[in-house]
Order: sequence, then C-alpha cells, then structure tokens
Amino acid sequence: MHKKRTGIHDVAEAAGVHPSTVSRVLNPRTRGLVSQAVAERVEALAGKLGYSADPVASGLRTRRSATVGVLIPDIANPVFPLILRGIEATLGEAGYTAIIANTDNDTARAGAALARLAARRIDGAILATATRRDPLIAQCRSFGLPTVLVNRAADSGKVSAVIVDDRAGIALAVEHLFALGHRSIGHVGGPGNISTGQARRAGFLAAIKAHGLAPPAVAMAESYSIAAGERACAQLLGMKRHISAIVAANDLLALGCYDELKRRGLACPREVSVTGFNDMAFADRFDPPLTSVRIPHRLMGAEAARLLLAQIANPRAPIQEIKLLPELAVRGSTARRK
Amino acid sequence: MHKKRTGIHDVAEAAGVHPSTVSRVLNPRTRGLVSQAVAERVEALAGKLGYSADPVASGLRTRRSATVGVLIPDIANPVFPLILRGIEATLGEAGYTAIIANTDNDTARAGAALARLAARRIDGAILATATRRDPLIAQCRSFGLPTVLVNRAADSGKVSAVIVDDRAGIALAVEHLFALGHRSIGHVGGPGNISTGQARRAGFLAAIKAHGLAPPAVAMAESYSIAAGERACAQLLGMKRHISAIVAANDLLALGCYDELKRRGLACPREVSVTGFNDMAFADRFDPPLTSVRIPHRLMGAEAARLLLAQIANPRAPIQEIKLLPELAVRGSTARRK
DNA sequence: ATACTCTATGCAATCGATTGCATGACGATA
DNA sequence: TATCGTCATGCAATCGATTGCATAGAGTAT
Repeated sequence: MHKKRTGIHDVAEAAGVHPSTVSRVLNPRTRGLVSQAVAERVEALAGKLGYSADPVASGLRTRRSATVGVLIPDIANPVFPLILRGIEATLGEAGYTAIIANTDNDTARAGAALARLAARRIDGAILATATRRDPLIAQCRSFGLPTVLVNRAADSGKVSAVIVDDRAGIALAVEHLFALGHRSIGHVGGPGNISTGQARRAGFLAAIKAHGLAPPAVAMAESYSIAAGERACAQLLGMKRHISAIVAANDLLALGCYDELKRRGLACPREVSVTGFNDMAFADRFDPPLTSVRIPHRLMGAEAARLLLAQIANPRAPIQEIKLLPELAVRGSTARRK
Repeated sequence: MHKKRTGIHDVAEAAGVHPSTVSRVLNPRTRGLVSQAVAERVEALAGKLGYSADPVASGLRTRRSATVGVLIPDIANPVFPLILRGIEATLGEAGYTAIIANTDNDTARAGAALARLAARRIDGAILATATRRDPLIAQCRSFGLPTVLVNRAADSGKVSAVIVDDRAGIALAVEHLFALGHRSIGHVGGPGNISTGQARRAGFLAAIKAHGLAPPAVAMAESYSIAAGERACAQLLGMKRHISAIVAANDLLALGCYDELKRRGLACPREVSVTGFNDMAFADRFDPPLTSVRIPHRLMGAEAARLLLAQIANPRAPIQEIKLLPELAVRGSTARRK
C-alpha cells in the first residue's frame, strides 16, 4: 500500500557509499568533491530508484525551502491571477515554488499569513498588498526575508519594487480624453495610503495642468472596490456640474462609476466617458467595453520574481525599483465629446 | 539583527524542565500526561517567550504539516477564486493552510505539482482539476493522500466529491427558456472528459425531452474557454437553422457564443438567447448581462474542506458525494422569443 | 517494612538530509 | 624511502521537534 519513499540512505546503500557522498553528488555545489566514477554511479542509481530529496528534511538542515511566499490582497480581483502567472513561471524555471496567501485586504490577516509563511521557511516574499507605509515590510526585514513589492510601491524606498509608471499611465488616459475633445475631466482616485492611489492622483493633476485645463475635480475612494467607486463618483458628480469624462484609478472603480452614472441616467460614453486602470480580464466584455490603461501583468510578475531570486542569491543585492510602461487599451467607454 | 527564534529548548530551559515535557504540554493530545502545575508554568513561559513550534521540524518527525494542497485548473477563471475562499476559510478555522497550485489545464503540470506538494508532506489534496478518469486520483491514492474533488467529479466514485447538481442546473436554464417561449434550443457543451461537460449535456437532453421538444442540437467544445465556445457555437448554428436559444455549459463558453453570434450579426438576446453556467464574477457586467446558473461557490469550497478534514482525521471515513443545488440568475442575455 | 502500582518526567532515538572535520590512499617530491 | 600534499570518502554532529521506553518517587496494599 504505502510505498515507502526511497531516501538518501537507500541510494547510498545501493551504490555502496556513505549517504553523505550521495548528498554531495546530488548537490551541484558539492558535486565537484566527488570522483567522476562514483558520481555517475550514484546519479544513475538515484534516477533508477526515483530518488528525490525530502524538502522538509533538507529544509530543516539548510534553513531553505526553495519556496517563496506571495501575498495577494484579493485573489478574486482578476488582475492578480495574471501577475501570479508571471511570478510562477519565473520562479518555476529556477526550481522555486510560490505559496500564495490571500489577505482579503486585511492588514492583520496579512501579518498572520506572513508569519505562517516565515515559519515554513520561505526564502523570500513578494507582496502585492503593500500600502505606502506598510508594517509588513518591517516584519519582513525583521525576519531577514528578501522581499520585493509588486504593483504597489512603498514610500520608504527601502525595498525593491516592480510597478507600473502610474503617472505615465494616467497621462495616456488624459491625453486620450483630451484628444476626444474633453475639457472638464474628473478623477475618481484610489486609496491615499496605497502608492497607486497617490501616484495616479498626482499624475492626473499633472496631466490636467500640462494641458492647461480648468482646475480639476477629484474624489478619492476609500478602497479599490466597485462600491467605493460608486460613492466617489457620486461625490465627484456632486461637486461640479459639467464633467464630461472620468479617469478612474482602477477598473473596479470605473465599474462603480458605471453604476453611479446609470443611476443618474447619464449614458456612458454618450454623456460621460470613463477610463479605468489595469485592463483586468474581461474589461473588454463590460457594457460598455472599458477603455483602460493596460499594464504588463505577466512581465510585472516575472520581473518581481527575477528581482527576488537575485536577492535570495545575494542578500546584499542593490535595491531596485523597476517601472514598467503601460499602454492604453481604447474601447467603448470613451467617446468624442458631444 | 537576526532575532534567533525561540525553540522548544529555550522554553524548557526557562521552565527548568526537559524539552520533551514542553512538547507534551503544547500538544493537546499529550497534555494530560503532565502535571497541572508544570503544564501551567510551561504554557505561561511559552507565551511569554513567543514560542511556536517550528512546522518544518515537527513535520519531519510527525509526517504531518497542517497543510493541504489545492489544484486549480486555471486561477484566472473567476470561478475558482470564489471556491478557494470557502476552502481557505474552513481550513483556516481548523489551523490548516491551503497551498494553491495552478495547473493551466495541463495534466503533466498537474502531476508534477501534486508530486511537489506530496513531497512537502501535505496532509491532503483538494482537486478542482479532475477529469472523469483522472490519473491524478490514482496518484493521490498511491501517496496515501486523503483527497476530495470539488466542482468536478470522477466516474469511478471512489473518491469524495463536492459538486453541483449539474442536471438540475441545466434543467433550470431550459425551464426558463421554455417559459420564455423558446422551442428550438441548442447546447454548447463542455469537454466530454470532464464530469460537468458530460452531466450538463445529459441534463440538457433530459430536460429537452421532458418538455417534449424537437430533437435537440448539441455541439461540444473541446475545452472550457471562450475560443472553444465560439467554435462550438459556429458548429451549432451551422447544424440547424432556427435555434432561438443556446444553453452553454459554462460562462466562458457563453461568452464564446456572444462572439460568434455577433460575428454572424445575430443580436443577443433579441434573436438568440444565451445562458451560462457558474455565474462567475462580473457575469452581471457583460454585454448583455449573462443569465447563468449560479452555483454556491463558497459553500462548495467549504464543504470540500470539511470532507477533507474529516478524512484526514479518520482515513477510513466513508466516501461521500455531496451535490449542492444551483439557482438561476436571470439577466439580460435571455428574452422572450419573438 | 516490603512489594507493587502509578504518575510525572527525563533520556535518547528518530525523522532525512547536510556539512565540518577526520582519515586513508595515492602520487609526487626530495 | 621518507615526507608531504591532495583528493575522495566516511564519520558524526546538527537542524528542532516528537515519542517509546526507562526510572525516580509518591502512594497504597499486605
């Protein structure tokens, strides 16, 4: 019934050598210490017996696990699975496995998840959950854990991060709307304590100014959710009469705008144009299809994994912030101003 | 810098007892072996020193890890994150952690992922990837791994599963279309090697028959994807002229139908009604909003976790197949027949 | 007082691999 | 031939907890 796993001991016995020799053969770093002949014999036998090292035992001794923790704020938000793909692909190539933890946007839960992962000896962490001043980052440092942020950066700049050029992304959206004749553009911003919320807002203000437009209307949502977007949109529309276009900081917020506009009987895009950010899966299926700033999800994940692996290999690797360039996916939610 | 973790040894020393005593105190099962007084002292000290057992070391000895592997065919399909939520919540309450592995619908990848997880000593597996005759199930058994299927069942019936009553779900859809006056209804089916594809097809045929309708048109998609749905829909429309409604086996297939209908200039729902299955996130946002069979995602995940925990606690627990009842979410993709 | 049980705790092996140190064999050099 | 160095391999400690067995001491029965 239970086929007992073949251990290093079995291989050693079969090859007539000591377990430590087998260990050395199978570890590329120590492979050179063993004679060619023995090494080949051991390798052949290991293959034949289907041996593979027990990661638990070896992790106990080496304090490493070939495992990386990934903290996701909300796995149901279709942006993150795409980023995950990139992370998993790159980690996989290097023989690492990602362990995903979902935090439901809850700081306490995130801390607990990180502690659990650290106890399991993850070799590094990728945080997609970071707020601008995030205690999680200090927690990682106190664990001595190589860490990379993805999608969201931290103010401190003391951690590597792979993000999108938020200002450039928003500029694309404003540019596009301006070209369509819009002159009164509002912004439904993201949470101020998250880097993307802050940077996109700043980018919006800068872009508006660059086009010499009227002092802009801005309403900040308290979270990246449809409901918060709806509320912020209501606030925005209450402030100023003639907003003809809304730049939302995120696709979910844009969906909230859809809802609020509909509630007020304002047609999108005929009366009000809307843009999103992230170009999440199915954004092209919405009604109307959402014009959105497209970010290179997969690449972002891959780069984050790459940085992390470098940091694991060399803990003194320099801190880097990689900013990727977004594009604009133009769809049906934006139209020429009447 | 590196605060060295407090080990069982430190606690023992502080309490003036042997490490084994500490271990006994902290393990509820052996707690009774230790005198009240010592137990309390040890417990207090463990708390004060912030001790928690190293799961790697204890896993090595006990061959258990308080960890469960979850195989997901496609994490980017918004159905699965919802199921995951239920799984994680229930596992979490019991002190277990889910380790998620994404297989991208690839059998080989799934096998490799399972092997990796097994090597990490997962205590059980939840498979959302099962095909009707899945070698993965045998693999789990050969590992002696408690296993539960979720969302998809296996033909053999030798493994517990939590699924939706597919036939009942399809019956709801057909019922609804019938009530709207449709008499010529086609089916875009799912892959025949997956239980849902097979059961929904059977359910469709049964429901059509029950309403005494014309011999039905059916086209099977080779995978649960938009592209496959589009192709199957094309095939379906090629077969019969006057299909006024399509029951798709899955929301992605329904989206494929949207595309094919649009390509042919057929308006949905004015000329052809479409129903989906799963009621995935954002289905209400599609154009038109998709009428879909809603499954209790969260409950499904929770029940699967519950069954698995029971099986872990008692490996001889009986095999169960839990069938949950779906509802119909009626939206804009279905309309009265002209 | 002796034998006997029982309880609480310590001892040491164990899980499966890794790794610093020791040692033996062999060849080279003087 | 003696000495030394090098290379290949074995030995045993270690990672941190768990657990079967041993034992000291308290308590009870005879």
